[in-house]
Amino acid sequence: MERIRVRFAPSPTGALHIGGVRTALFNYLFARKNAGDFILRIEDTDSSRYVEGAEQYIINALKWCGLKFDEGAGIGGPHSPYRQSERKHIYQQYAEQLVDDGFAYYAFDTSEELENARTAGDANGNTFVYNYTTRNSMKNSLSLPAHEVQQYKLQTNNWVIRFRIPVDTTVSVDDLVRGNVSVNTSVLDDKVLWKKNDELPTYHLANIVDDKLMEITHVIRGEEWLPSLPLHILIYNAFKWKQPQFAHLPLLLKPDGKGKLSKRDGDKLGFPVFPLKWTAPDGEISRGYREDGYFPEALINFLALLGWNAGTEQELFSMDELIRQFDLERVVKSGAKFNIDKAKWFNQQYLKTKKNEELAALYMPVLQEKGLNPPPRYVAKVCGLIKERAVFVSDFWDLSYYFFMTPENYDDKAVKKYCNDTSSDILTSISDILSGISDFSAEKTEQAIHSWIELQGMKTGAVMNLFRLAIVGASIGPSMFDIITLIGKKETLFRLETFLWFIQH
RNA sequence: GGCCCGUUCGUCUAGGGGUCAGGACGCAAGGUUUUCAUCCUUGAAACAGGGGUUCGAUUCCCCUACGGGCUACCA
Repeated sequence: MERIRVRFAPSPTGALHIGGVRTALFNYLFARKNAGDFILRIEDTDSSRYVEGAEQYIINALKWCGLKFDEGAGIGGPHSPYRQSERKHIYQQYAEQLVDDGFAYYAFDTSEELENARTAGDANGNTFVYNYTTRNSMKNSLSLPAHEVQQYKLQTNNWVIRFRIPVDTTVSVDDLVRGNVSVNTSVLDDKVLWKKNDELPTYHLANIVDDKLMEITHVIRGEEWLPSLPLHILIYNAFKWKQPQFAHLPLLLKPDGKGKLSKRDGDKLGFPVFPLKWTAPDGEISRGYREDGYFPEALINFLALLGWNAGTEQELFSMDELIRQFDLERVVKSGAKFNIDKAKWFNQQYLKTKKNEELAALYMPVLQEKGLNPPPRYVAKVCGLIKERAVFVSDFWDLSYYFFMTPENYDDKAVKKYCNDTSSDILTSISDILSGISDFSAEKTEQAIHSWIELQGMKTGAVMNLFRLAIVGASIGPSMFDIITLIGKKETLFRLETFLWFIQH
């Protein structure tokens, strides 16, 4: 059986956006599922849109997401090079071959002439299309005598090769997610395949030639490519090449459903559209999922479920589970509006399952920035107590500051709610009891305080909330006894004393 | 405008001729907890409309509406 090979083929025109990540993910899952190859090809045939740093960004982003490619830009492989600008020498012969075989032709129209034809078309109320209806009135090797064609080719440098779309034939393809798609060729236009002025192909030619040369078996890409699918089929046929299988993925839409998510959305929408922070050449900075505190596993899990589902009620998938269960047949046809709340929920789920030590390592820099340098083991214990209350590591400080410093102020509402004339006496008693305990463990302290509360016939809630207020400064956090054990006896007594002074003044 | 693709709770989706139309996020209400969060329970919430076909359509077909994509010597 033929080896499955897929590619992710972005253009280095800026940061890779989140929809691109999803496309890469589906390619990756499909490749792994079928024990095939996943290739990264850089489609940089438009030098005017080239953006410095974009390729490296794409590679870094895929790496962060855990989408390891087997061949491609940066790592090479048997079909090197994987950057189309470095493959420019191979495309012209294919374009010329198409001309020789009658499937394409030379066109000499200047951009002004094309512009004029379009405006003239607009004036008449119809859109200009370069195809069988107009090509004879344009300047090309179909309309011009041979000697003029030669002359143009020799004397000008801005001619192109256009594909000659046949008239009134139906092209139909079986798309792996959409089923049969068919189009009548009369509505297609004679797309430019190759440009003399920069000796480079356009997307359509480069894409097909490279997919053929790189032995790609499945083309999995965004739905925005569906309209050019008939053209691509026609090109494959013209070359007499076996076409790969196609799968067009539904688009990721903006949350309001008005249009697809695009790079230009930056973070105007209130959430990142890029996996990693991106600094554009003009200095504009866009935030990234990584910098916002998302775990790559959470992002991947979230993205995988946008346009695909396992058909079960499972929501949480590791990469291995995704690989095992992925199936193009279960890809949804309709576009998915982006909902960041769900992404947050996934992050929370993954955060909860992280090891305390791992979280501590992530939290440590935050603490150090505040001038704190607690022992890692202590931080790990704190993380263990607060992690299920957080969505991001960046939530940690607000949830755990009191493990690292004596509260500087006390929550007004909590003070009003829990403080009264008996508070001083209660806290003094607690202080006395605790100071008498030498083994300051959660068990021992809890036992001592609870039996005292019981003895006094008081309400546990009232006492504990007051105690919490004194130690934490607010009505938040894990078990009081876990807290005081961690901060220690001395600090606990100090905080009680401090709070006592506060309520007495 | 033309062509293509799509349309199940607010969102992501399951389902598919006869279902109480299921799950998840979010939201609301209870419960657990010394607080917050977690967790548990419950609730509100959907088949775009109209025609067919059929004993029966949310499911199949057609039309309309709406949404999206494409319509470059961009990808």
